[in-house]
Amino acid sequence: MKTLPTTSYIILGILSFGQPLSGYDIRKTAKELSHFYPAPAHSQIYRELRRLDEMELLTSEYIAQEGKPDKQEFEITPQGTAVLQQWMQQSDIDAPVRKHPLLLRLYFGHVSQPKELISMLERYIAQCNKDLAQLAIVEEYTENDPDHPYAALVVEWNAHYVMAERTIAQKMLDRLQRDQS
Amino acid sequence: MKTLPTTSYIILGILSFGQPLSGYDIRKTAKELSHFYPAPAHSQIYRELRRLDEMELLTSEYIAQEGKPDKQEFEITPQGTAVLQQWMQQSDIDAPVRKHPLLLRLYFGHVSQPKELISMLERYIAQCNKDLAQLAIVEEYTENDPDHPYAALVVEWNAHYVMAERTIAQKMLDRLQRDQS
DNA sequence: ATGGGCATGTAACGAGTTACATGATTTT
DNA sequence: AAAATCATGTAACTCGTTACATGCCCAT
Repeated sequence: MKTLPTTSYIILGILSFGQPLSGYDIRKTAKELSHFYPAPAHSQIYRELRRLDEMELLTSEYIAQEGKPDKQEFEITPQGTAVLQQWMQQSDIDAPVRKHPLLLRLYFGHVSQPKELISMLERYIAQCNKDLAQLAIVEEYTENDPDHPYAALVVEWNAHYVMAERTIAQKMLDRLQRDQS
Repeated sequence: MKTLPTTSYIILGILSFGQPLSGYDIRKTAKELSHFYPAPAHSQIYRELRRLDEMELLTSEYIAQEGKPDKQEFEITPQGTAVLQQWMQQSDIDAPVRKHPLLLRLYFGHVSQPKELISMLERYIAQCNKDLAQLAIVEEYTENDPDHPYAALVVEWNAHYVMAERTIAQKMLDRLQRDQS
């Protein structure tokens, strides 16, 4: 039995909370996780849903709605839960991967000017601050949410990450500014 | 003029240090950057090199070697440098993206047991410590390297990132252990 | 002598993205 | 009146990975 793509486990994981959800809903939830795992395009979600349906890891129900477009709701099956649990228990979890376009540019800083690099860092710090403000709002919602017991934990982890990024970016910014003058 | 894939800019960036390099060498250097940008497979590197050669963003020279397999060395052209600089100056730099399989599993923690999650975190912390030890070694090499003026900076950034990960992982570990008892 | 590193490349596959497509409702 | 949201799906494309393939040198 070959392993499924991560997108499948994300779908199963999202359905494991018990709520029947449409592909659209799943995509929305996946977007909330994008701070630590990028949300796949909706086309990809629909494709994986079909596959999981064929594998009987989930059930689908067609729902005709008035006033809104029809939708299809998915629920995880016991087999689906088993597959998800197996993935959870996997002993060799892949190391986190980062794609950090700013750091890449910083590494090639010699083809630019310090002034440009400073401006990059400033913009990055501003974005970190925006993200932190947003995370503070989310943090309130996730705390004491009995349906998502580990949500608050990952939100806090994220906030810690973004704060660390801001701190080190500021440090590098200070250094570049010092060197320039 | 449509934008190139990031792999191309990585190649151009690596060649921008001035050393003529083979595809093999480029791949090795790219691996050093994998802490903040995953290194593409060598097959991908060779494919991009062909494209960049056709676009005349680099020159290739065939070198017959004795005692070793023949190789092809690449050098960046002025046009290549121009394209790289344009990419460096791009005002809207994409936000960093993370794929964090551990955090994903933590979020779906309810389908597992606290004991399992604790074990995951312990392994992650151990890996962070290994990475930090490795980074300490690299840090020595990169400091005062006149050929790579910004290398030390990104290594330090990385070390800061891994330390932040270790700290927050430890915090979460403590919390789970407290809740369990 | 066996495994790892050097060096290059092709082939097949899979995952993921963007763009194309439709159409109703709700919000601004 | 226009834009955003709900809702689903296909098609074309690209990037990237893994596996296949070759062959020599060097260290253990």
